Amino acid sequence: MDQSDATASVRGERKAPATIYDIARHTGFSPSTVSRALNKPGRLNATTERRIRDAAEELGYRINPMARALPTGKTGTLGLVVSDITNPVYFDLVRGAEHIASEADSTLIFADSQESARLERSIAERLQTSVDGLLLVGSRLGDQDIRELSSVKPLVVVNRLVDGVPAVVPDVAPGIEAALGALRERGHRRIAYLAGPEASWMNTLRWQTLFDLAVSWGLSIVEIKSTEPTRAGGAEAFQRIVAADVTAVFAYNDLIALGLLRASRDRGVAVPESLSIVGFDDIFGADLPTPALSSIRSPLGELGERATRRLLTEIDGAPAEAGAALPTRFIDRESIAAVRS
Amino acid sequence: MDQSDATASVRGERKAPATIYDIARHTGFSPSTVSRALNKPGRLNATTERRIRDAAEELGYRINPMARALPTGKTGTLGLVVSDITNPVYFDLVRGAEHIASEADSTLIFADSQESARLERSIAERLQTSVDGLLLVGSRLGDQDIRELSSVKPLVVVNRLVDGVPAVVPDVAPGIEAALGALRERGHRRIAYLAGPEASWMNTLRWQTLFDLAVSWGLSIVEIKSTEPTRAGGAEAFQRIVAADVTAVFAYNDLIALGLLRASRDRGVAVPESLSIVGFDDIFGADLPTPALSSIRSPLGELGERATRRLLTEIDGAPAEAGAALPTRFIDRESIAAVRS
DNA sequence: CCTATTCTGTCAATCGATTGCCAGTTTGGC
DNA sequence: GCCAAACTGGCAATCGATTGACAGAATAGG
Repeated sequence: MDQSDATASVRGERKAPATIYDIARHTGFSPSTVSRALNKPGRLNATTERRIRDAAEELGYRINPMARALPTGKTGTLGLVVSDITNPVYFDLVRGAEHIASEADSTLIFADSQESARLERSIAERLQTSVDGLLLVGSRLGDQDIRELSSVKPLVVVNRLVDGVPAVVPDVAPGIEAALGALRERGHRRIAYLAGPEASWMNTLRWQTLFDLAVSWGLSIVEIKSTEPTRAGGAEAFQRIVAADVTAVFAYNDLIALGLLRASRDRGVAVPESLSIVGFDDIFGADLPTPALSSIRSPLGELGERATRRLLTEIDGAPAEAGAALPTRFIDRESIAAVRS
Repeated sequence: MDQSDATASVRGERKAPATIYDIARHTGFSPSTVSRALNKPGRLNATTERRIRDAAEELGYRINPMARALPTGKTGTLGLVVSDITNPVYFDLVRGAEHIASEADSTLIFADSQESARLERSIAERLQTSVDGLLLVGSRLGDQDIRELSSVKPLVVVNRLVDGVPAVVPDVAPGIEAALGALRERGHRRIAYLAGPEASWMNTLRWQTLFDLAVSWGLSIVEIKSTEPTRAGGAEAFQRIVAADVTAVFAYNDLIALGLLRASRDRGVAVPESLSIVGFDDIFGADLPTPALSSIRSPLGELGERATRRLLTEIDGAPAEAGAALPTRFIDRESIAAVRS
């Protein structure tokens, strides 16, 4: 129900917020002095500063970020563009980014490109006019597009590498190695990779890493396409998985893995007895189904923190300091098992 | 790994974005004419307008929202404050809000109060200086706080009712009635409500509605406290639920329900055979466990759309038009069953 | 052909803050 | 005591856009 109390609606009589001019008038100092009292501690006589600060407090003064942005060129705002806000993967990443941003007194603006490169580009462009820098997570854009955006304002890409653009990516090898090792120990020899979007850099990184490792271990491996990186996409791929005659499958992400898991159960293929499944990201809910999904987890929170910190230094024009690697980890739950003899 | 290509870093040589002054110089018209050409179609000679628009295009002109905000007082931005960004409930709501906002050419700023009223208030205040209006979802603030915020700038609350403040809430009755009806049919007579945060208005609405209905149907019902509205909180409440000797429980939200479901399974209490569980919100993942969780779903997407539209009209100072009710719906999956004789 | 409109484009003030430069006042060193 | 250095605070320009008022030009009506 849509409720609104017509009687008491406060609309109309909102009083304009206090400005430094109000404080100036109120204290008898000039606006520039007020500005200094508020932003350059120590620049003025201590008593003056005190008086002005008190007046500001009293008048409920809040700085107008827009007005400040004009002369300084700094908006105190960071933009975060993700491909799909509906994907639980981004939880921790967002949290991490938020955390660092608020530490630095910046606000985070959030946008969703709905898995569309065209939309992503236009959103990023619009956002760029109002932020100090941009975080692009799992971008579907071409390298050239990203480089162009990066030439306009500071930008950091996450889960992606682009020549000449600052980036933060996890090290996928440890997690993949652990998972593939667990599978090999349990007798698996024929493995499939259920792929994600072709435009996803992370998809090809995962596939490539898995492929190289499997080959070097003498395992056979195939890539199987999926229609979309969602539960529906995973379910849809079920038939192609069984047709491929493999005993284990890595899915590009947990959403796909979850869809496949469910489809398998529904069609009478036992997981993990007849088919082992490993996802990526260890999203919220991965541990919910029976069997609980085994997954390769990225340190998303740290990724978000790291990327944001990187963006902040980029904005300050400071040199980037390399950080330690951010390794992925294999969370082994119940969706893998030994091959039946 | 933290990657950055030192060689190609574009930093430093970013060229300043084009302004209306650049366009003015480039076309020989005055800045005010440029402004009019871009914002008041028809106000100028068609040829002039064309020439200016072309030049703008050519120079890659993007309006500076900060600069515009100063004289107009409109930032073209809406703020959305949720209590916990990590709660999947907000997905659809955010999507809905985003959808309407982008239709209206506004950007959505997103903030998270981490379930803390203090933080929520300070975040809201900070945000208010840079947005045209605020959306408060599931606010933990007191009525008075909300009214004060509302007196500064347009504000709409979602999932909450506050005297004198525009609000959008779903109608919880239909879903609760359907769920309780299903339970009654299956022989349940002793029901528990596993409560959410006391500061949550929606919590008391759900409890109250459930309570009244149960009483009027002659069912016995108890409220059981939980420590926090998360899976951990639900698990933690398990013992108190069994001690209460009920055959069915409604949980304040799906997170709690999921936690309880898991705890029950782990401690050997069969769901739904020995205990029926109903959640609220039907979040992502509710259908994942075995048994899949039955849940009462709010039309969150529409809620978000409605609230955003309402905020937009509030900003324009237009009168609010009442909309149709937004009924909840009972999604019956596998977590309820008949009482064992 | 003359006046009354309607068009077009420019001027200049304004939004709220920041900041380089300057001048008057203190303070300090010797 | 005298001069230099350090403090304090104000002036005025600036950031990029918007907009009311106005003037000259074009058009219309009779």
